[in-house]
Amino acid sequence: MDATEPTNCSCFALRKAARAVTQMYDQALKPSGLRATQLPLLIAAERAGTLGIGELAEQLVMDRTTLTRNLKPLLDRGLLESVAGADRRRRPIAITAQGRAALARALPYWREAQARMTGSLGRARWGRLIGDLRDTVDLVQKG
Amino acid sequence: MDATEPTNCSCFALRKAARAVTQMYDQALKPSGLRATQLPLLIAAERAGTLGIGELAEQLVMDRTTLTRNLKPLLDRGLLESVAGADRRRRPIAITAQGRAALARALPYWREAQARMTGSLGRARWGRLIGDLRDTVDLVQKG
DNA sequence: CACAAAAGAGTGCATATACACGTTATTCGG
DNA sequence: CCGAATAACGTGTATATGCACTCTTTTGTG
Repeated sequence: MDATEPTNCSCFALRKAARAVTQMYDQALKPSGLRATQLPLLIAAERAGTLGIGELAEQLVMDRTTLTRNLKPLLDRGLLESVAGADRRRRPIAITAQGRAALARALPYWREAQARMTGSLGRARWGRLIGDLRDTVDLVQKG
Repeated sequence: MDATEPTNCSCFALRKAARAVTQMYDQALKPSGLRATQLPLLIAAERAGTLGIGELAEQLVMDRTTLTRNLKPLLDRGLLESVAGADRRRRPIAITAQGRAALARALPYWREAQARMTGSLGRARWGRLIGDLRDTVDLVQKG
């Protein structure tokens, strides 16, 4: 594996895999009416309680403005809501009852897709991959 | 590492890493005027000679229509061209002299980004990650 | 040859991504 | 207290992604 060969671009390999896996998850999640990209937003909103857009974006390793647009469909559908606080600059995001229900309905389909991933790669290799991806994010963020 | 825990979603982990790495590559490639997503298109066009949109898309593990849109900025800038053949349904894509020149100018910056990746992870772990990503694509594609 | 079937590719729509820039609200120094 | 600096967020623009649909051209069949 020659790392100096342009056809072995790490960025392209990551994006390619992300495309393929996203399509598989989207297919599995289809009956739930949610996309693979939306599940993490609901989950993060549920866990975080009320977090500002910026803080939420940092957690998700996502540009703040990207998160704003990605939240829109979920806000429009009433799965998330923008709550008001003391500091009126902030627009904390909270999950709604509808959001919790949609998330609960989607989870079985998500488990199906996730099981297909772990089953295909094998649990050990899957864990290794996830660990390598996490380290990649950490290292790239640092410098 | 609990694979049934929704916060450990493979799809999210992949997309998150793709975001972080793409930003790093885009930053490094900035002086070249090319994006991290455009380099693979130029490289594929150079290697493939004249390939139809569909065939090119299959090689890149990318939706045919996505490729059409991604090609547009490069066609507009004259780095790629759409050549005519016998079968007028096909719109084969070829790299131009300008495209080769732009690619050549960008490669040093790409090598810099790629070196940062391999350096951060270490060569062994980098090779392991790339291999795991390739296998992931293959397995997800199969079914 | 005429015509239906199939192949190749583009477009409309919706979402995903992020940089540059603008807006509003809070904080802080004098 | 007032104005400058800062913080938090949205918007304009451009590209990235893919599904459903449409269009054009070729192929295959009688």
